[in-house]
Formats: sequence, structure tokens, C-alpha cells
Amino acid sequence: MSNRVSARWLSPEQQRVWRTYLLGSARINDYLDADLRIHGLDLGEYEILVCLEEAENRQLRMSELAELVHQSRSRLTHTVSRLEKRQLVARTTCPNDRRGVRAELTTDGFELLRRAAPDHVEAVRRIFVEAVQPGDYDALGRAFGAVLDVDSPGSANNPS
Amino acid sequence: MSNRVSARWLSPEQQRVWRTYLLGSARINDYLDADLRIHGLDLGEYEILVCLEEAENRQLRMSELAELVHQSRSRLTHTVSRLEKRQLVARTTCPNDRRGVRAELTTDGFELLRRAAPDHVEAVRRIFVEAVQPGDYDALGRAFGAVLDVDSPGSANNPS
DNA sequence: CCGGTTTAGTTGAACAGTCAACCTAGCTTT
DNA sequence: AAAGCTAGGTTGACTGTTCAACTAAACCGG
Repeated sequence: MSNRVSARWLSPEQQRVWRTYLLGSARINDYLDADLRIHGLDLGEYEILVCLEEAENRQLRMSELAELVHQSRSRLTHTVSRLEKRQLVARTTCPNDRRGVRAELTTDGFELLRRAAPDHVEAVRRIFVEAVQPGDYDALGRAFGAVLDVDSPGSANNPS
Repeated sequence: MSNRVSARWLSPEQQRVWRTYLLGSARINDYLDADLRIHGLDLGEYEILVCLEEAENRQLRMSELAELVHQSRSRLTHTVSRLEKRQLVARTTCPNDRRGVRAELTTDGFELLRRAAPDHVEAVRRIFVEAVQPGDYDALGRAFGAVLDVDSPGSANNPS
């Protein structure tokens, strides 16, 4: 029934919230990035390390990892190459599927994570968890859950 | 007082919400970027054009613009240069303060915005505004407002 | 078991972003 | 009015990301 060609703008209030979200999420990123830079990591790299650390045997296939950290395969390849140069992760080819590659967290990587994590968690607390009121925090969970449930046409996390 | 012995981790629920937020906001970006790419823009460029369009005389000083779109001055210079090459904005030196530069939305820029905006707004509606329940939407406004109010040590939007 | 297709991952070039150095123009101060 | 400071922007080199092309292994039908 949308016989009006989408000339619908947002209400001032809707617009205000949208804009606040844009600024707020940008701020969260800046803040966390600054915090991690002290340890020589950025948010993307940190997430990679965390996912590996949580995984069985501290190993994960590249494709699974890409999914978990919502990065393109290509980007992940490059990033992991860099991390490998720094000895934070290691790559081994997958025994059962020889196309596959497993990324593994090294001891160095684990140690770095150990040092970086407490600061990072405190930062998340400060800028996010404790900044918002408890009731609103629950709402955030529902809201972003709902966002993720929107069936996006061309919903490719991982645009091939 | 960091007499904290071991790091306070997040509760499972806090962690879940945080992770949902990370994925959700990444998804919002992918989605909107994909939508704008049809018109040859990305979210950053779009925001620049919108800010200019809303400004008096469709002009803004580079520094004001940088603030509004939370981009570093350097990044803005590069991006505006690209937009200028595409004739979407024009640069003129500021008459009263000759250090200053004003970016102005050109007719071409305005036309492009006119074409892109309806799709973009619909996308924002779909992925964000209408995806979340009204009550939660209000909470989002409060929550991200609160995030912006956190006094971040080294709170530089615009790290020089 | 041979050709075609899909899946996993990499590569390199083009492009965008970051960082530090830099150039002017205005503003003080003396 | 000259010296020094600060503010507004730009530049270029370096780093990171994207995009399309590519290799190689697995799968699938006949």
C-alpha cells in the first residue's frame, strides 16, 4: 500500500534519538580504541583474540572467526597475517579439511590479552554498562536484538 | 583506587547485551552503507552532505563540519577533496577569517542528496526506528545521551 | 573418475583513514 | 611592529580496508 513514494521523514524526536545514537556509538568506539591502543591493539584485533581465547583449544577456523567478529574474509586474512607477524596468533592448516586454516592464539597472544582485558572491561563498564540506567540497559538488549532480527534484504555480514 | 585484586568481569547478562550491541551496531552500519552505495555515497559522505544542506546558505566552515560529523579535521579535508572532485561540494575561503575555508553544497550535491535521502530514511526506519518497540526507543535516546555525558578522560572527538 | 560447481582462503592493487609535520593567518604581548 | 603563540586547514607517508581475481580442495552428478 505504499503508494506514497517514501517522502516520510522522521519526526523530530525520532531524528534526535537517531542522531544521538550515531554520536554515542562513535564515541564508544573512539573511547575503547584509545584504551586498547595503549596495549597496541585496536578493537577489531582485540575481538579476534577474545574469540580465539574463548574457543576450544584456542583455535578457530578462519571462516568461523570472520563470522564471529563480523569482518570480511579478506580483511581477516590481512589482520591475522599482521597478528601472526607479531606472534600473537599462529596459523595451521586444518587436518580434516585441507582447504581450511585454523588460527590459534599463541602464548604471547594470551599474555597480551591477559594484560589488556581488565582495562578494556573497565572501559566498557564506564562508557556503556554503568553509564546507562539499569532499566534502559535492558531495553538496549531488546532493541539491538530486534535490530538483528530485521531481515535485511541482502543481509550479508560478510559481503562476498 | 585500583586496590582491585582481580578484574571485575561483566555478568553474563551484561556481556550478552554488550555483545548484542556490538553486532547490532555493526549491522546497522553495513545495512545503511549498502543502501547508500547505490547512490555512490557512504555514511560519512552522506552525513557531510546532510549537514551542509541543513546549514545556513548550505555552507559550513570545515571545523564546524568536522565537529558535526565527528570526523578528524584531516579526514574531513581528504573526504571533502574527493567530494569536490565529484562536484558535490565546493570550497571557498572565508572572507572575514582568511584562515578559514567554507564548504558549500553545490547544486549537483543537492540533487544527489534529494535522490539518496528518501531511500536512506526508509532504511533508517526499517533497521532502527521501526525495529524497536516505542518504549525501548525512548530508552535508547536516554541511554546514548548518558553515554555522551560520560566525561571521558581524553575525551577528544577530534584527536588532534 | 572426470568435468563442473561450490567452499575456503589468499593476493595485490586501489582506495580510505590516521598521524605527525607543516604552512598561514589571526591574536597577544611588549 | 616584531616575536611568539594559537587556531584553521592541508599535505604526504604509512597503515588498514575493500574489491575483484585467483588457487586449491571438496563435493556432486553421470
